[in-house]
Amino acid sequence: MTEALHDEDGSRWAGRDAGQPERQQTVDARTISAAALKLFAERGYRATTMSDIGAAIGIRGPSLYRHVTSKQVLLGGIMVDTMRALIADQQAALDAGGDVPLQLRRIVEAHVRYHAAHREQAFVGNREIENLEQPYRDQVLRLRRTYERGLRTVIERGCAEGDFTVAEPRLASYAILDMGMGVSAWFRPDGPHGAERIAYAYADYAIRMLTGWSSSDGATTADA
Amino acid sequence: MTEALHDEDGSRWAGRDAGQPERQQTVDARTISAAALKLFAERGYRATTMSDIGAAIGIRGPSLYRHVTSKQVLLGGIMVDTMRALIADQQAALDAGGDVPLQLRRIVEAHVRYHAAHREQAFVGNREIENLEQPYRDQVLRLRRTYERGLRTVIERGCAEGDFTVAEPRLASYAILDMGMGVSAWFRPDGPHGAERIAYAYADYAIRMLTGWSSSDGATTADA
DNA sequence: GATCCGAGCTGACGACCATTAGCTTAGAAG
DNA sequence: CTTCTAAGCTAATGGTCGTCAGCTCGGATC
Repeated sequence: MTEALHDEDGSRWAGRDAGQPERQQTVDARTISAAALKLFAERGYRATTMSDIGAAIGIRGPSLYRHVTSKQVLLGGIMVDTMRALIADQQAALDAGGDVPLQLRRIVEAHVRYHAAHREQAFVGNREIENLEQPYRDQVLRLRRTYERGLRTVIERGCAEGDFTVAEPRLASYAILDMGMGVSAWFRPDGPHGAERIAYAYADYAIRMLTGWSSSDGATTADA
Repeated sequence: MTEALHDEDGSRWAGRDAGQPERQQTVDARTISAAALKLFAERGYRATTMSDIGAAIGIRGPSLYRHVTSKQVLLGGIMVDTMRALIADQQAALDAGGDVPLQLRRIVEAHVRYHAAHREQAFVGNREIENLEQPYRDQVLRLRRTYERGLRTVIERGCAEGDFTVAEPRLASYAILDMGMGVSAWFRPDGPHGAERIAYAYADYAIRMLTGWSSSDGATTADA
């Protein structure tokens, strides 16, 4: 691990002179969760110590326990909240009505927008599932299945009504969900594409892949 | 961590009676790497101990050091090999010639096929980048950029020659790569879709998203 | 001014882990 | 039979980490 340099900040009580992280205005569960999220996203859950999280908001590791019950609860809260937010956005997209292709566009835009605008939540939510312990893990997996079903159902409806032409709606739904999830891995707020542009472009991609003709040549290139 | 149950196997020298994992025929660097790959894929690098890896092939943790130099080198080897294999497959797809849409199909099929057929390698390769230390990390990131460039170049050529109609080739290349990478997260060899079918379907999706018309209604549903 | 309490802090405690050191054995080599 | 060595093993080393205990300070309350 070459990434050390935690600059522990030797100053104690009587000298709030310098020190990089500088205490937050208020230290509460929400502040801690935000700091934890950032660190989980950039180092991973297991590589992040309670001391790291404390340092990020200007207190020591053990002091965190005045506000949160454990590191695992911190992760669980982040992941459950993330799934709930995704599902709420998806539901809002569905509730907005319109024909099936429009609903699909709204769903995909919501999906991608979330993965860009809340890339840390989404990234942690996807990467740390096996570090989540049991009350949480099943809960998150359940929510995840609900979310997947939302998109798949729209695709299936589109196929039934003749708007879409895919042989395997489930496969197509995975493809669309996964390409959106990927955004959380590379998106940067100061990057060349804004979240809104990406969401729009990806919704286009999704509609295209569901509505195109059967592609060019029918032969697989199987040989490996 | 509820997933314990390592069944340490109390038998020592004089009794090769039972014991779950049963020693492999030969214990060499390749066997160890295979066991490590499996465990890294299902638990993550940091959650896997050298003792776990040893147990998987029927020896103790410290004995591994007769064959490999460190856990980190194990991870580095896996990830570098994975990127090299991906690049080799991609290059083979390009070398097969054909027009741009056919090349694209071959590239995407190779990409998806690898992520299905070698899901553990691909999964670890994507998930453990920040656990990779410095000689390896840069090497893998370099290889990854090379790989990305391969697909992007084909898309750009297709746009220039009028085969494809996407505004942002880079964005489209990310979408295609990410949807393929997602396969390594959910694919199961005994699942309902074979790797070959998935590769073919995904190549279709890719071609559709690059060649479709500009989608239905032009308005973004931006409002959040 | 005395008291109280929330919220820091330091210093354990107990567990785990990668890696090293040094012992031992089985089988090859002579 | 003796010797050597590859490849196991156990035990230790040095480190880290989550969490708990107990101390202390500053400000609010009376």
